Amino acid sequence: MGIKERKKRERERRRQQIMLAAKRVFSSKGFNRATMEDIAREAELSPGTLYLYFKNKEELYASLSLRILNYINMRLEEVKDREEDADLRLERLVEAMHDVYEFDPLIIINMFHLQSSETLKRLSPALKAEIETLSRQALTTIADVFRDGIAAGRFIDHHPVALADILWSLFSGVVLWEASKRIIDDSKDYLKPTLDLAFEIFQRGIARDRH
Amino acid sequence: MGIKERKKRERERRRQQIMLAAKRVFSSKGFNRATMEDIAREAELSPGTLYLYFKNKEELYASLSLRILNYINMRLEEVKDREEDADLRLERLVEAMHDVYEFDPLIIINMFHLQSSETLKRLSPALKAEIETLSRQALTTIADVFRDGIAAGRFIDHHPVALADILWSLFSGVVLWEASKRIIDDSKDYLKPTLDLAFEIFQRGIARDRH
Amino acid sequence: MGIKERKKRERERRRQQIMLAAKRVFSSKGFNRATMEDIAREAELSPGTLYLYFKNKEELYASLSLRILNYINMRLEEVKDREEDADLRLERLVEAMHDVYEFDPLIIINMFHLQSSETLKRLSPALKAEIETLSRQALTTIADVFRDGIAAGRFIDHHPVALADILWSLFSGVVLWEASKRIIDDSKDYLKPTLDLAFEIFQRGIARDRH
Amino acid sequence: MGIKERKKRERERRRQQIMLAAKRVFSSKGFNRATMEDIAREAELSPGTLYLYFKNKEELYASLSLRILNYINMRLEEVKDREEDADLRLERLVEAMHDVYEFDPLIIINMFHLQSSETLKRLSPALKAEIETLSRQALTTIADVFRDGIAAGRFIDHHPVALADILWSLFSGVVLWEASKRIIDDSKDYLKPTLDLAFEIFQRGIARDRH
DNA sequence: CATGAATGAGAGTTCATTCAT
DNA sequence: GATGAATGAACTCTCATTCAT
Repeated sequence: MGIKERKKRERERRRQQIMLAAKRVFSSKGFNRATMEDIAREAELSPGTLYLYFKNKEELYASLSLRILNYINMRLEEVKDREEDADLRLERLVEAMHDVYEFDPLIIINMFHLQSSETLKRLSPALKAEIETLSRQALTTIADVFRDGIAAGRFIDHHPVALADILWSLFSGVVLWEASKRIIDDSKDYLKPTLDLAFEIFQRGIARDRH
Repeated sequence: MGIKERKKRERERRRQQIMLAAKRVFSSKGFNRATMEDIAREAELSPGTLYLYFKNKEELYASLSLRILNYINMRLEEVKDREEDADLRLERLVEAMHDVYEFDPLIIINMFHLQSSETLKRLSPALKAEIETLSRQALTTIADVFRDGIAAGRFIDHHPVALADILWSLFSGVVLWEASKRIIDDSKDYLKPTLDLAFEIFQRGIARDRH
Repeated sequence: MGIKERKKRERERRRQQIMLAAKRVFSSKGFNRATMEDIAREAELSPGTLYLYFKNKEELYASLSLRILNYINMRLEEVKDREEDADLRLERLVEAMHDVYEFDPLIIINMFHLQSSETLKRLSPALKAEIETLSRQALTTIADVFRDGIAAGRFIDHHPVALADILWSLFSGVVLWEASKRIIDDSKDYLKPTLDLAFEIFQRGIARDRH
Repeated sequence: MGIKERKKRERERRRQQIMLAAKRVFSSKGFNRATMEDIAREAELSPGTLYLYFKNKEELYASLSLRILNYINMRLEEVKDREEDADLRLERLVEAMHDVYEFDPLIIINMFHLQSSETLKRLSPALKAEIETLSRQALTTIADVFRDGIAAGRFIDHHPVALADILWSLFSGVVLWEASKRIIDDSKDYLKPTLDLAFEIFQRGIARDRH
């Protein structure tokens, strides 16, 4: 039993080790240019070993997104459950998204790359469905916050799902655009201030005038 | 001379024919899955011919972005030159971006894909520089509009380049996210209303309170 | 037009060149041990070229059998159509099978290997169906000869399809067994006399006693 | 001693357990598609354990044939020793082959597959020699029966080794061909009646006319 | 100019075998 | 003896690019 436990822990650790290597390699080379051998080398394992833990390259790639999507959902739901006031809730939502980015910038960038790429189309149906479900869940939670805020007369009266889409788009847009700028000039990383400002503008943009 | 002219025109027409085919194929398959043979077939030419007009696959891909970036710059500068009032200018700017999308949605999506992809890194330095220059130019024009608006006390006082980055990010984020949603459910195309609303929120978000 | 003709001829010649190389390599190494690179080297082509003419390794392998099966069917039907007398027909049938073997022993051995191997299971459905159809056709033709002979009172009265199966089994059995013996001792090739004797015994064995 | 005995018995039992699993897996997937892990799983052992009992995959595969070849030899020699009359001897010989097939159809098919396959070539020299010796022994015993029968004027006067080869070929040919037909249509198993008829025809075919 | 057959480097993946536990 | 995680060589197939015609 103790042995079984230890084995399980070791297996999990090895999975993490591979995912860590994969994250690095995918981040620096992108999905297509990254080879399984690159990842194996980075993880100090042999190529064959990767396949003991992940069915194929796509699953390995997508598993990175799955983990962060789960984390996102956890954070978003926490916000929804803990906070009552609409404005504060939006504030916390935005903070949560910020935290999520800080938690692991490379993975977030990976996730948005996956989301905006041809690769998404080609994932196995099961994997695609899982990603879709988690994404939808995140968007739904965000939309719920907007719905309540609109009902409370705090946000402008627009379809909450559309507002959620826009917040999500703004998030991914800023992340990808800043990452893209760093391809050209690696020294400048304005992501955090830009993201802050973007969220601030968004909040002002949907706020009801209060007189 | 007349012959030379005609030759040149014909050469240009052939280029356009190839780019049209490339746009279609890249849009439906993405950069990596699209093969030069696919594009040749779509253009009703042989693979070898493509190389008489474009140095390689990447150049062909990037040329699509170059063209639309030129168009964007033309439209943005037009706005900057023709309009004087800050709010109206922003209004026109946003309309221009909207038009640009309508002008050729597939190419715009292509461009943002390129911008947010691994492929960008691997472009030849010359090509990368050209794209960078055009992008910077567009962003600069947008930033100029914000600078004037801030000076005129119409927009909140933040770094105009940051505001430009955010508007651009919002644009690309909405376009990519809606395109991504269509991968999962092809029937729903909410891009236009979502983009409208996004821009509206942005405008409200940077507007100075007027009392 | 002349050009089109020539191209077609050249294409066909190239196909033959590849099949010739494939036959040699498959014969000496068997399906699994033979690599596409081996075949390409033998054909003095690059690996990629093989795929311009054959969809994959299996199709290349099976194409060898398809050609010989077509030839077999041609020969068998010729016998059925030209000859009237039952005994002479059987005589001619057996001669035809002999000729078929002589026509290209390596391919015949290949075909029986395919037929008796795990590989058959894994062919694409279309290819499997084609091989099945041609095999069935051959067996049916043979069975027809037996049916007539039985009706004419010349052969023992047993199910003609069973007799056809047995003749075919005898043919393949002798071919494979002699080939197998040559793996152990390459110098001895008794195939022809053994096949002659086997067919003779078969003929005696199904002949009706005439008194 | 008692302990040593028990250990030996247990070792032998384990070997049998592995061979049983191997037989099943090789039969359903063929040599190449069957993996050592498949066999280990079927035997409810770990892959590493298989290597404690068999040097490698080939030896495991060949060991199946060795066992059945030993059984065949035992049965054939029994017939040769017990029976005196030539016709009855042939009758018993044929019955013995039939029994051998019934004893374990899967292994017989395996053995003929090995015999007619590329794999045979690649066995270790020692293993190949062992198989060769046992095969030769079987064929020699059969040939002896024919030799006596010819001397007694009961069978047609042909080289007894050739007759033995033909009987063996007929046996393997029918077994493989019927197995092959079952790949295409699993429901039809005509092996036994076909084998009976084939042997009957063979017996008639080599019988001397009696007047 | 246009063609398209040919190239060949390179990728993902499998699996027989080993060896530390 | 038994395990099973890890290895890494080897395979098939793809496709951007070239070049003789």
